[in-house]
Amino acid sequence: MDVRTLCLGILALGDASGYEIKKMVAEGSFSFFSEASYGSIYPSLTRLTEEGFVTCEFFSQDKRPDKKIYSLTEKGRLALTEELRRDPGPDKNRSEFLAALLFAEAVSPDRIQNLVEERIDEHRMKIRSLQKLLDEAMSPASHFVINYGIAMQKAALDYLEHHQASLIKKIIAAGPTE
Amino acid sequence: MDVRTLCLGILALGDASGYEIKKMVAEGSFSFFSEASYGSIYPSLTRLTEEGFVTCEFFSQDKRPDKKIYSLTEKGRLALTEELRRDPGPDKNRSEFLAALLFAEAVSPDRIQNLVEERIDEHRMKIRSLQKLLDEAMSPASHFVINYGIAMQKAALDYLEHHQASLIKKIIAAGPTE
DNA sequence: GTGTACATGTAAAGTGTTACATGATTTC
DNA sequence: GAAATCATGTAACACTTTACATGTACAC
Repeated sequence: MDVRTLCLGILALGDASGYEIKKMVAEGSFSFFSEASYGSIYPSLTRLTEEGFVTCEFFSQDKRPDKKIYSLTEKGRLALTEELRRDPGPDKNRSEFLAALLFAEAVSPDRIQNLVEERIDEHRMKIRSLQKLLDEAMSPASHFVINYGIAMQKAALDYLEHHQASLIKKIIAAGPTE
Repeated sequence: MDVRTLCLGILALGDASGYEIKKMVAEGSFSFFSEASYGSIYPSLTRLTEEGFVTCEFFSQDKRPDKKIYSLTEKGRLALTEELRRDPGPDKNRSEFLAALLFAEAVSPDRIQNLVEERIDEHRMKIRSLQKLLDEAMSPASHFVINYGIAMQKAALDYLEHHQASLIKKIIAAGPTE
């Protein structure tokens, strides 16, 4: 899903500024299955405005930088519906962690153990932050999606905790790293 | 992880042609956490050869197109080790499916139900194909990684199966799509 | 005969990230 | 006084996909 459609979808849930969209993607309900940087969000919003999919209202704020709040137009809503009518593509998961494990022959067992333990901590933190998000989530869909994220994080955590020891043992048994 | 490093890592597991690398990424043990197209693999291999990280041997085959088999050099192995010494970045998961669910307000309950059911089938297929891969996997690391993939697929499948009904119910209860 | 697998490669186009630029206010 | 939060935006660069180009062999 490109940033353009992502913006359209987020604006379908409520008006927002570019800054707020970035926050939702980086820390909100979207954080575990999408990504976008300012460098792609701001140009997208400009283009969406030019094309009439969103409108933009300017707000001067006291003690804060000015703000531009974007709203979805009827045309924008239609475009989104049209986009969502098509089958979603398959999930794309990229993991440098798993790649590093697979290339383990070039890595020492100590290093592997370390990587796995760090990863376990990260999963624990991620679970806590998702559980916090759950309290703020309002729609049934966002509950469902956040709980999905928690379930996945727990599954990864569980797998690592239960198989880490045997992995290290086997790597050592497979012989000293050439 | 860029395609360059991915090629380096795959070649660390054994010599291969560009075509074979593509297959490993598209269907092999790498399939659920990385991606690369011919358009990025071939240029990467050319550059890696120019820079001395890999060497290339040409094979004429009977009844088959010619083949170029690449091998990692000592310099390449060092570069890979160096790369793997650095902390792996966080996983990146992108899911059009979850995005579609979150934008559910713009989608009918029937459509959602359909999407979830299709997704359940896909998970089942993916699990089967990963289990097949398991039979061919040799190193302890690849076993570990493939089993990790299976565990994640099962967790997603399980979550969808157990929460699908309540999601649909709640969406309907939340009122007809505006 | 039609499609898939084998096999390599290029060029254009698209998409995205990173780093930069700017600047007030609040929190530690 | 340093760092984070709020807030928008551009430009250079990196990376990737898509579409094209080419051709044999085998299975159905």
